[in-house]
Amino acid sequence: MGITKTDLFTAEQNELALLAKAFAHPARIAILQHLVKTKSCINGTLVQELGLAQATISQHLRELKELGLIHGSIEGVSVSYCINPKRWEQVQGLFNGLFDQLSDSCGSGNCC
Amino acid sequence: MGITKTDLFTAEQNELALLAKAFAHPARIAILQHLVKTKSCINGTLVQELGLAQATISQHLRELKELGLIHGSIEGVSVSYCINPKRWEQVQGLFNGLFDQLSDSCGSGNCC
DNA sequence: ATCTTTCATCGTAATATTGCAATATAATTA
DNA sequence: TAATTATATTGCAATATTACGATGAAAGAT
Repeated sequence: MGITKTDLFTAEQNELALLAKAFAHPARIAILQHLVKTKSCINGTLVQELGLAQATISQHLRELKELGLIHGSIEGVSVSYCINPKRWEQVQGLFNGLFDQLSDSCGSGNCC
Repeated sequence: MGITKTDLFTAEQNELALLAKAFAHPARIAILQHLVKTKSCINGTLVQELGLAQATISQHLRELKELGLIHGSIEGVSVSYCINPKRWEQVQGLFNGLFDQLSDSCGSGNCC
């Protein structure tokens, strides 16, 4: 991408952007939704659910893991992935903060 | 990026991903926040506020415009940008839908 | 009409992301 | 131990994103 100039922005702006990247690919959204739908933890049956190659899924899982959104535990030969509720709350809070800012402003009739 | 296989995913998943991209850069978050902070509409004094080149800001503004998040109107020599409240509500709704799904599931003790 | 200001667009360099085949690793089973 | 299964990692090729200088277009000022 050409290097993003993170030093120009606040820590919150940079963190929001990083987290938004997690949601910025339909496969990662599908993975998160699938982890939820199958109730608790679920391993990489994702490869069959989504139509992507195993290596690709694994890569997406790693990105979600690095952001702390999910976490995996070894379950025999396979790996069980699940959502990290603590982290999830943080993320929800950050985004809601952004959303609220904007809708407050619009609510008071300042938008054109 | 290597082509994203949008046909593998639902319309909602693809739309969420596209919208998330809008937030996936700190400059675009800063722009949105600045548009809010300066109450109503404001033109490209953004170039001075953020430390990026004029062409770069213009490009970010175009992306936000293409997603319908903001909209600009010519005001003499300059251009007034502002948030699009209608679209904003949609976006907030989509993200809240995703967030709620996940926190519901976590709330019922299904997370590990 | 010409200059100036403000913003958009084009072209391009640098870097990031996506996707997958091939290969490595680790636990399980025969 | 050797074979199997499930995941992770590596190494590309293709494409997208970020950033900016240079240039273009449009409105106002001189």
